[in-house]
Amino acid sequence: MTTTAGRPRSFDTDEVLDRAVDLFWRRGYRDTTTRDLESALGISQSSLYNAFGSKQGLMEAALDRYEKLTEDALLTPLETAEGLDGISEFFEALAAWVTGDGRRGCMIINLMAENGGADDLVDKRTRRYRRRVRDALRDALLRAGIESHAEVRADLLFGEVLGINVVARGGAGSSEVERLLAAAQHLINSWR
Amino acid sequence: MTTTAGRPRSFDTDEVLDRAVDLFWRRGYRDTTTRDLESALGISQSSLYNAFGSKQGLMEAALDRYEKLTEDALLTPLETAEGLDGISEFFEALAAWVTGDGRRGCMIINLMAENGGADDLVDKRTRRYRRRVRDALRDALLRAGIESHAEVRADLLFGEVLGINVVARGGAGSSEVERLLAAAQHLINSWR
DNA sequence: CTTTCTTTGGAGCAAGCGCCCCAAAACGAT
DNA sequence: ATCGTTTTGGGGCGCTTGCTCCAAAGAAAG
Repeated sequence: MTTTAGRPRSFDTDEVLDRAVDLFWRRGYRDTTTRDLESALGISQSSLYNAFGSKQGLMEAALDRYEKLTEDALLTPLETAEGLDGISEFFEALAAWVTGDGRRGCMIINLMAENGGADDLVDKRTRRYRRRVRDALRDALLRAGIESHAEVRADLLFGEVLGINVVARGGAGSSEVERLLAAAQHLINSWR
Repeated sequence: MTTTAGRPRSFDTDEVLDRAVDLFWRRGYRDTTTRDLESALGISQSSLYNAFGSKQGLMEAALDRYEKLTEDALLTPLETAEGLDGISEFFEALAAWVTGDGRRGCMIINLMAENGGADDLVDKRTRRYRRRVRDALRDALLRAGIESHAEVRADLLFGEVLGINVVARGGAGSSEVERLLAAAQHLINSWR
């Protein structure tokens, strides 16, 4: 195990990835050019390609980072939620998540829609993410004492999650998002 | 009123538009190049630009055509449906609509997601379409005798419509679409 | 200091993009 | 047959794309 020599990096990888997440989130993958990244990340294309290999490689790294962000803000709270209140709060957090800043929806779901099944790797990652959210909803229902038709109700809630995302992505302003949020809350309350 | 002279078109506009709809539907707007259109529509780019002005112009014309298609297949049945059965049938027809052929979701909703609020014209058209679907759901509920919380329930159903679309677009195969379909049916049945 | 290794900036490449130009073609009108 | 008008095909233009090449720079190891 020898220490390697060479010129050190002039940037912090995580900071750069945060900015990449921000750009991919708002503009999508295809519409974000390597020149856009160059100026937004503050590093040259040389450094970008040296560090991440390709635009796709950078996107995957950004996706990892995004998943951790969404894990802390949305998934973990949902997976540890007790009662229907926890699920209700998840939807509130979700609505805030997809409308904050210049954001438009969830980066992963946007990516899934943009990809349209073209890239296998994106396909697998988004599929895994979908399953995780759906299962978390089902488990939260079970923990809340909802045992009849828990699977179907989880699918129902999951559909609303996707609906909220696509409406946020479509850019209808937050009013349509709040309508769907209220509808989801109404549904949850009807199960009390 | 004089009759115009000149060389006649060698193609039928509606046939060409049908093929354009098919391409834009499957591949999206951005990923469909004018060369793709040239070979798929069977006409040269010259004819394409002469007839439709631009790629965007062709897309708008294709959008008009698509709206008529979806009107006949989905909207009109929904707008004239009686009872909850009609709404249930709408969802079945929707699920078939977004998974048929090599299709992936609804062309308009895909376009909305792809656009992400960038183009104002697409924004307006998709907003109008969303409202129409949502209002049709509400009216159908009222016609079915569901008068309490009709608005909220329409939003709920509309969220499921969007969810079904985005899952179909994501390309999870038809199994996930059918899960969401079953969930929507379950919801509707719970209102009987 | 010299060597060794990596990173950095800048220029640039091949390919693809939407779109345009223009001569030839194909019709109706005269 | 000749004109006026529109469509058609082919070539090509200017631009952007993701990506690469390479000399210079910067730090650790000897």
